[in-house]
Amino acid sequence: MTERVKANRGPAAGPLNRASLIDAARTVFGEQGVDAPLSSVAKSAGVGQGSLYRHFPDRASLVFAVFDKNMEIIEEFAAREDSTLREVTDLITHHTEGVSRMIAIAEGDPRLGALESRLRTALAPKWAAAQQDGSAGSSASLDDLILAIAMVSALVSHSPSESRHFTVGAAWELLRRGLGA
Amino acid sequence: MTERVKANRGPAAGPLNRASLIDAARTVFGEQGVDAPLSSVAKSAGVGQGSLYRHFPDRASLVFAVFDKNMEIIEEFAAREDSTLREVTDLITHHTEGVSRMIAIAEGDPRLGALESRLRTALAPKWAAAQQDGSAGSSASLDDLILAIAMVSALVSHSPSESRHFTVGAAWELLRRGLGA
Amino acid sequence: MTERVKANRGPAAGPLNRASLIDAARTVFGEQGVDAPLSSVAKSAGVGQGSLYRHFPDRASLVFAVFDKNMEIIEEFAAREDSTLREVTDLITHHTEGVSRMIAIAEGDPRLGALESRLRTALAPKWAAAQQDGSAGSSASLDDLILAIAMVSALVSHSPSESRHFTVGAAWELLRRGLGA
Amino acid sequence: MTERVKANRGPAAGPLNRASLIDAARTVFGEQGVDAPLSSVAKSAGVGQGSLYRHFPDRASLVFAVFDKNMEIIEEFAAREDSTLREVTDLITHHTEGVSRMIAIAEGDPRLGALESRLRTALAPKWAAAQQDGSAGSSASLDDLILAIAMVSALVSHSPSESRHFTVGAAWELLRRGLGA
DNA sequence: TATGAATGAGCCTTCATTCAT
DNA sequence: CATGAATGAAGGCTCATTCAT
Repeated sequence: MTERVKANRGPAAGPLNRASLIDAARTVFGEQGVDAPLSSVAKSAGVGQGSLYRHFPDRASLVFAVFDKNMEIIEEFAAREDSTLREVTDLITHHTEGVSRMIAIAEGDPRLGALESRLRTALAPKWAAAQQDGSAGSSASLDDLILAIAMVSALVSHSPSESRHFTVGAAWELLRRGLGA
Repeated sequence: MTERVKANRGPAAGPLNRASLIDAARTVFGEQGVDAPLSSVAKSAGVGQGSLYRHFPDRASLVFAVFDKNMEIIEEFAAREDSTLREVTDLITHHTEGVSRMIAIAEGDPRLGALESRLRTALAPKWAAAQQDGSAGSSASLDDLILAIAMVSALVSHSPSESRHFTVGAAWELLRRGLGA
Repeated sequence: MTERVKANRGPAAGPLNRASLIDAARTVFGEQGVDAPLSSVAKSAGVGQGSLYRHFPDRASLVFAVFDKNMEIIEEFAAREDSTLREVTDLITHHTEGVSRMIAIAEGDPRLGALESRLRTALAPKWAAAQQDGSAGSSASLDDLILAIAMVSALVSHSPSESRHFTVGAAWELLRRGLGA
Repeated sequence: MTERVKANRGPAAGPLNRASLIDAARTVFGEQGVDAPLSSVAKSAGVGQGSLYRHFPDRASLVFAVFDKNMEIIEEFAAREDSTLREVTDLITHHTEGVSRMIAIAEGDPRLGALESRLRTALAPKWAAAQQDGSAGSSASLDDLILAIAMVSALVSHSPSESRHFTVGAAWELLRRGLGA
């Protein structure tokens, strides 16, 4: 009677599954968009459908988990003494593909606000420094920076992949002129 | 024989149906996004599924029809002597909800390029005038303006409807600083 | 007010349309099978859908019309003094693609019997002659010949087109041994 | 909570469902032809649409499953010492309704060739024996037998059900004369 | 009477979600 | 607690058929 169904690995597998799911979601959502079938995520994570639902009762939860993880990376980098504002925003751009689409999915979800707060907190010191050294203009605010990030992110999520890099570059150049004025 | 479910209004209804479909699509796509079920569009237009497919063999065709109509309005307004660049871009903002999402759907479709050309042509004179009178800076180009429009459009398509108006205002203010520098 | 809808050619066009439809049906059914959309037939005939329905109230009627025409060709050829039984059956084979599939569609239709009668009548003299000269065996009957034709026709209607020619050849060879014994 | 519409019988139902589907397909395809709506099959099997698609991703897979099962029956019977060639071919005739139509659907599918191989293998010993005892003629080959089977199968798939039995009998008689000559 | 657009039923297919094991 | 099959609602699309002009 050797169980032949992938061996229920027991409770211990819980956290591990959770992590696999988030990783898989990052990949799958990145490739197919945030609307990708959840079954793809489960399969790619090597996890049963049911487990996916246990950990993430709805699509938004899963997406938020992905962004949580991204946010950690951002916070960590922003916390470093030697990182510049520009480097941080660049990093953000690379980690927010699909954010804006998700915003539509999670419209009104309080977790969205929480995420924004964390972003704001992470950016605040860098922004202050930038205003000090003059690379950011006095007429612009941290809100403007957040807005700029949102715009680039939205733009990215709909740009054809080939032109994406170029488009994003041009967009930031334009926005930085606005922020720096 | 009064059991008719819906009375075939005959071929004469053709052009009317087409118009209804475009109108319905504008509304439905505006409310639910460009991925909304086509059946909703048909129902909302009071038209059979088959008719929808006759007029617009695929989703992209329908979306393009909507944008064609929007573009006409834009072109017409931009052609007026007394309209300012700012007014034109404001109008565009109100008529491009969902453009960016559509770009994803119609990626690589030649009609997309045609649409951009029309936009560029419509804006060119106003842009030139703006550079003349100094409201647009010499370091920015028409391409930058188009890019700005794309960003706002992308932003709009994902903003929660309540905050949309405010967000867009802030976005344009920031972008105009960039364009005017 | 010059009518711009293909100019209703009036009653005179009736018979002409009928003929076009039969021709188109022959082509379309030959290419796409007897289940091809009727709209294809109408379009290919350059005739409105309504006219198709006026002339042929259902698919079977149209199919029968095609076979009527085929039968005429067969009858004519079989009536010639110098045509051999073998030549006639070969001709039949070339004109019955799809017959058997149609039989399923028109199952129980009396016109089916009528068609068989005509075939029988057309073949009778040739068959008698074949029995005379010994190329047909005395243990076989005209019914057997008809049956053989039906089998080949059924076989043809399902053979992949490349191998069809070869398969049919082998089939007739086998059947002729049975008929000639 | 007794409002359950159908009670999810759980994964254990899997193999059972598969079997039900094949059985249902046998019946439904037999009655309505291999083009019958797959939804009928699902309903008749008492199984959800989704399960049907899980087990058989396309129509051909389902049809092949049916023929696989039929083939097993044929192989088993042909393997018996005491079964005669004639009995085997009769059995085949009863188990190949619709084969030929399927050939059209699965044209070019490698599984088709595999099926023919199995048939050939199953028949070979009986055919050899028939040639030994003289009931099969030396001018005919196993290929001819296979061809004969194909013809009868094609014929069957289009014969009105009432006359089918008689027609098939006559067909085999004719073909056996050809094979035995 | 011919035309061809309109209609809608119906099939195919995909996925979110549930639940027996 | 994990698994993965089962379920069925929902959307896409295609025709057969009708009917105003």
